[in-house]
Amino acid sequence: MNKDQLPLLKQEYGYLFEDELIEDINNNGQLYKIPEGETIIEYGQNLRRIPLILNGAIKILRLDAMGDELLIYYLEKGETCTMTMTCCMGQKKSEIKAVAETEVEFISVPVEKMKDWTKKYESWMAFVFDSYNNRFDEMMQSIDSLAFGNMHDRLVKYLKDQVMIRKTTTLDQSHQDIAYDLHTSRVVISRLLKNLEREGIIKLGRNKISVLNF
Amino acid sequence: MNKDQLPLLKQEYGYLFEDELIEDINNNGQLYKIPEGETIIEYGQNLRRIPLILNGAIKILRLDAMGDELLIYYLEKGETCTMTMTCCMGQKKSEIKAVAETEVEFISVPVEKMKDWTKKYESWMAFVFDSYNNRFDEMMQSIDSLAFGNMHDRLVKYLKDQVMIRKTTTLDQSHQDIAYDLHTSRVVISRLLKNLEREGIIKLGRNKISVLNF
DNA sequence: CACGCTGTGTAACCTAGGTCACAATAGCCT
DNA sequence: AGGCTATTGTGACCTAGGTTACACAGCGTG
Repeated sequence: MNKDQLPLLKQEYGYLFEDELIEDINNNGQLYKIPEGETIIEYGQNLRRIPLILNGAIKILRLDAMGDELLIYYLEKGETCTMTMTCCMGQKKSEIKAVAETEVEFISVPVEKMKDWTKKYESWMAFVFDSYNNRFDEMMQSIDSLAFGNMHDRLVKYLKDQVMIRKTTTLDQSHQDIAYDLHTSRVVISRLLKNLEREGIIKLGRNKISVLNF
Repeated sequence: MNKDQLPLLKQEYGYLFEDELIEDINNNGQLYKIPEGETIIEYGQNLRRIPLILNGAIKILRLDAMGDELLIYYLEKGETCTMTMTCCMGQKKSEIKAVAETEVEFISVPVEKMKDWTKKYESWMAFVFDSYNNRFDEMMQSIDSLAFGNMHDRLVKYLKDQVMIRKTTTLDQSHQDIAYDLHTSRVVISRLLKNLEREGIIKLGRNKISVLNF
């Protein structure tokens, strides 16, 4: 098992971490391969391990005050979940849910190591702070688009993100799925998608959206 | 100078940090006292110091894509600015602006110390991660209220926050000031405030809002 | 005091987006 | 084929909130 993950680790994290740290991760980490759509972390779960994404994408959701689910951000290769880190450090239960947006591979390492490495490796400390930085940026962008954004722009951004994450221009979500992620009603999404089709930006089919150009 | 700040430090951070760390902060930190309304950090500024708030409150703003200013959160005593931390660690220029919301006192410590302390003191590392956690929570709440919130609720929350931060139920902001913070137009705020007055929740005067009950 | 400035109240209007209702279509399964 | 369900398209309607425009208060200053 550890044999298999080493080359992957080197490939995705080698430019960030020194060999010694890669070794350390390899020896303490466990490889996971999760199929699309499967839930990785549930609300209230106890977390003792931090994930390092190797490939694929994970969707991070949060329950809001009214019990609605809220898409926070996506994680991709070379990234880790800061929510999980703070959770672990604070010994709290998970306030988020994580779902495999596509098939995803990651290595999880125990929290205790996380503290040790922060002290031992500057590159790890930098990685951690960098992760926080990136998450802040993403959340800031969410706030931006919510504060100013009209639905049209948010939808376009959503489609762009999906194309990026799924690495295909043919998406197979239903309008309802999208409405759910963007917290609006299906009717609104159908309306806006139709407009985008008229503008020649996408092509609609049943359970299929082909993104033509951005 | 270092004599003056030590008791304050002990008082606000003694429950978090061991004496040795308090000493360390005292020896390396510099005390600032900023009057209300003054800008503490400007966009694009180079940051080499982290603030530890002793009393008062700081408002953190961010410039968005369209060049609009966006209120992110407030900092109060016992807190520090994570945006500044990530900025410092990443050697980037500031992406935020900080303004004294009330008169505020804080101690600033140089970034280099920050790295040392993270390695040396568990309590400091915990403090840093905790700060990130709290910021995430605040931002999450912002996202929540933007995603679902009607203006009415956001306004009520805003007034609550102001009462909390300014420690008075008589606020002296103009409707325009509030509109600015909530990214809407003055007319809308006037409208909603009038409603709140009719509901008996507040009492309006010129440059004055008395919060009666929540 | 008259002038101007800032803050406030309100009316009239517009638009994006949420809601309801229903028709049309495309897969399915038996 | 016939029936069932999920998905999509659309028309009609409603509401919150944004916009414009204007009246009118206070209040300081020359």
